[in-house]
Amino acid sequence: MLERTHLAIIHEVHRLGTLTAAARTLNLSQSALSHAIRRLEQQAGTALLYKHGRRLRFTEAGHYLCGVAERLLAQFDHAETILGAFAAGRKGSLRIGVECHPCHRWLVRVVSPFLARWPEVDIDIRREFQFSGIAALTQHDIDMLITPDPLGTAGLCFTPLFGYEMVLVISRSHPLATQQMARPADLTEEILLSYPVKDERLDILSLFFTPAQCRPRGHKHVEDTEILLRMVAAGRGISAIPDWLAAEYLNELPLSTLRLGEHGLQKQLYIGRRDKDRPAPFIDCFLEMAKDTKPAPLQAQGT
Amino acid sequence: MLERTHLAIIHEVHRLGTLTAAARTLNLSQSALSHAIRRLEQQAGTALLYKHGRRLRFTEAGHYLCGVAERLLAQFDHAETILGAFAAGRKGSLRIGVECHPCHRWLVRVVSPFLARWPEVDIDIRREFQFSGIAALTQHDIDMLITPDPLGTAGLCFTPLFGYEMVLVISRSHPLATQQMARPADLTEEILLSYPVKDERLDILSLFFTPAQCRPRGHKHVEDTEILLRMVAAGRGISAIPDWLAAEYLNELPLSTLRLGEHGLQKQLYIGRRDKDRPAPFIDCFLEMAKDTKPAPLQAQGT
DNA sequence: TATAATAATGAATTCCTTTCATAAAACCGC
DNA sequence: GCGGTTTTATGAAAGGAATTCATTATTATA
Repeated sequence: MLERTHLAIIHEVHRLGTLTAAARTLNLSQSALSHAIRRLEQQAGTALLYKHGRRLRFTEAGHYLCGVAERLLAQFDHAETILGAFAAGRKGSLRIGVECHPCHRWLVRVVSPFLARWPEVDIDIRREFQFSGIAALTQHDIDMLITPDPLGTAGLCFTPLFGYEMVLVISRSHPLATQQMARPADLTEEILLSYPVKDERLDILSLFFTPAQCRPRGHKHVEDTEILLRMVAAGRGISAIPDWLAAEYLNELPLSTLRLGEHGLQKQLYIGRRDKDRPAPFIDCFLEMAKDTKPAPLQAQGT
Repeated sequence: MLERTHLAIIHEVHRLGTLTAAARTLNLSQSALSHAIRRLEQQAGTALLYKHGRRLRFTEAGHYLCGVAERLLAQFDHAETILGAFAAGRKGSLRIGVECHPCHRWLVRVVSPFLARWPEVDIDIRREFQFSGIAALTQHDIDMLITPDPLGTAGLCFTPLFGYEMVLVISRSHPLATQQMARPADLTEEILLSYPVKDERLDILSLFFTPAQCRPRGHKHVEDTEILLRMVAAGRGISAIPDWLAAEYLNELPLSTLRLGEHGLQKQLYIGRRDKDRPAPFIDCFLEMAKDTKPAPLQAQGT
């Protein structure tokens, strides 16, 4: 069977002209090369080299193999280089799951400098999961999960990123706009606008309305933050978003923000990863960069 | 060091999903694969597989290697197939040297059916040699030599192909045209036209004029047979060519042929090759086909 | 929960590669 | 032409790496 060593031998013999010289560069004895070539020739059933004077020349088959060697050895070398990059943790890919819908903009502020610093690392951001973000993380579908709900699961560890408050956004012309705070009962006639996620993952439902045993009059899904807030500004509904996201739009749109309940709806964003993994260095780096990137101040930008 | 076996293991594990199955198809024990992968991982410094349930999954580096394996293994397989073709003697190349200038046309009649029969054999015909045809053959610059002058050299063997006679061609309006035979002394006022080869390789000089210690009045080189003979027909000179080549042009051009000297200038064409080589079967076949292809009858064709 | 399937591990063994020592061949300079 | 040098070839011995065996550990399945 043709092996890499055979190719290396053929190649060096071709390059240097003699077995002896090739043996030197390969850190083998001349005898070893001679035997190796002999074996290969017997297996292949054809001569590869023949003596010409006291040197060696390539038969046609040998010349052919020489070409093969040149191509394949280069590919082996390249593969080992890449493998080295994997080992050194320079190369890899980071699949980040995001369970916090409005976090996208914050995330791009982390990702951009990260990509510049780790040019061989590919980043993939996923928002939809087959089952749950936690499961995706456990099953190696993603390598990191950004979530406000760090379900304690064996084999995962969560690092807090920053705290924030979910605030109610309403039109500035809304009767409640002058208030500091809203109670669930105040909002039973409103239409709730939210990102398209399951009800149980909407904090305003699970932590605000449901404990008070009431619901808004209606509930509509809107994918895009800008559109959602424009609808709110137009008095078509109310919504709950992180305070730092709201801050970004307050100058742009006629919106008011209110605290949800007495103490507000305090949340914390976490970044989770598998703790069994020997983490690639770029994963740790991403974590650090994420921790250092606070959500505010966000300049108003067109979305 | 990354070896072909590693690639084969990675590939089969990927294809079949389990070590056990891969071990079966590779005729190795499960343990062997496990150890091999472990070793490779240690050398590479990065994990390639990790347990997922009771099966194995590929890490990123593993996935990368998997792709490498697919590409490289295919190239190895292909190389071995080609090597097999070399071994079976189906593939190769035949570099044929020709020292007999006018033989070209005869040669193509041998080559054409040969190429059809040995589709994987490439033929290269060489007419110019650094030193001599014999030397080129000895030094493996060519694999066969077609020559009328089989210099006995160690390591070479010559097989006779066919005999022929070098005849003098002159214009049909030449005063000698009615003669059967010409002597050197008759031609001392003529211009000799010949192919552009060294004087010592021109039989009409070395075997006709020189022994009689005389020379033609002039000597000009002409590359192309047709042009050479048209010049002869136009009375611009005389030439000596094989009888079978002259026969081809007698109907076309106003030419006469005369015997050179009493008994004519008898020649024999030989095909030479190295006898140390284990001859590829197609070389023997070429020899047979060459022996079976007689020079006459040649139909007149435009050259 | 017992059972089957699979991977991991350590020690022993086997087999292949390499080396050593030497022969054989060929070139070089005198 | 003849030693001296350079190079390849070869056979036996040594060395080492890959493989197997026997067993454990883990996980899925019935």
